[in-house]
Amino acid sequence: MPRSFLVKKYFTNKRPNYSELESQNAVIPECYPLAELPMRGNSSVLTYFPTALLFNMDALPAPLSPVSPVSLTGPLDLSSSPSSSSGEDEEEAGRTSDPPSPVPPHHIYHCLHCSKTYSSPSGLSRHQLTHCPRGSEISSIPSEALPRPAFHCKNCPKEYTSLGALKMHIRSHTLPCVCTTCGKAFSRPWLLRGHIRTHTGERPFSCQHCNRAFADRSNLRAHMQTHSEVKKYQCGSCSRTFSRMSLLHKHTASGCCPAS
DNA sequence: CTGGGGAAGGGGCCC
DNA sequence: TGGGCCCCTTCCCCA
Repeated sequence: MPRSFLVKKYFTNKRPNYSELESQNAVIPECYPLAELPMRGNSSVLTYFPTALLFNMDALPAPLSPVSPVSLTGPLDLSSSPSSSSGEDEEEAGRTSDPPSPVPPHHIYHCLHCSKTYSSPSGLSRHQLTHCPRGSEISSIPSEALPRPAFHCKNCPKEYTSLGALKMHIRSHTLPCVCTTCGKAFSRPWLLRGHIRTHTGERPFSCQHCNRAFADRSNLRAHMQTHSEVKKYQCGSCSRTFSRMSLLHKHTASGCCPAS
């Protein structure tokens, strides 16, 4: 059974509800390619080959980078101080997922939905994708806070303020990147490349401590935590620590800390 | 039940 | 503006 998001079960609201898409009459705009969506019942993902951009594994450019062990952030200092909850490890690499504090002076594009700011209009535009409301939610948003969407997706109620944002969204419907080996489709080329590694067995990311190799950099990063004596994620109630947030979530969900 | 690996999706930044 | 890439997160499965 392929681990397709088409068959994946979601139990939280944080994951996209693709069933909404399937429940609707798919109407693909003529102005965009790949007007065919996998339909429940008459076509499986495995046999789905839309008129999409087909990636031939043999024709693909060489993998992302030379297949050599990759050092993520330089030598891992396993004896370093606990990173508590702020993720200093990543910050050492000069990049974090969120700006630490006040808005940098060059961030002049403000999101009307939240307090985030961006240094470029494209950054703001892409960020606003995250605020894209469902049709039923639009009415609950103050009109002055709406970004005056002008581009509507014909597959779902989503609306976007730029053509680029809409195009990016449409890829999640059309899934133009198709694996020629198994037929699985993806919205972005790099997702397909990662998937292809599951076929080729390529594992470009190696652990410097145990030489174990991984196909995905994030998985290597998670693995690195297993070498660390101090786990990164701590339960607020019992102070027990875990190497991954998902393990902490499982811990709390199991009822160990009912108060939390 | 817990820990860990594999796989995948989305947000955001850079060019 | 769009593509590529990085990072984070989540889910599933297995030992």
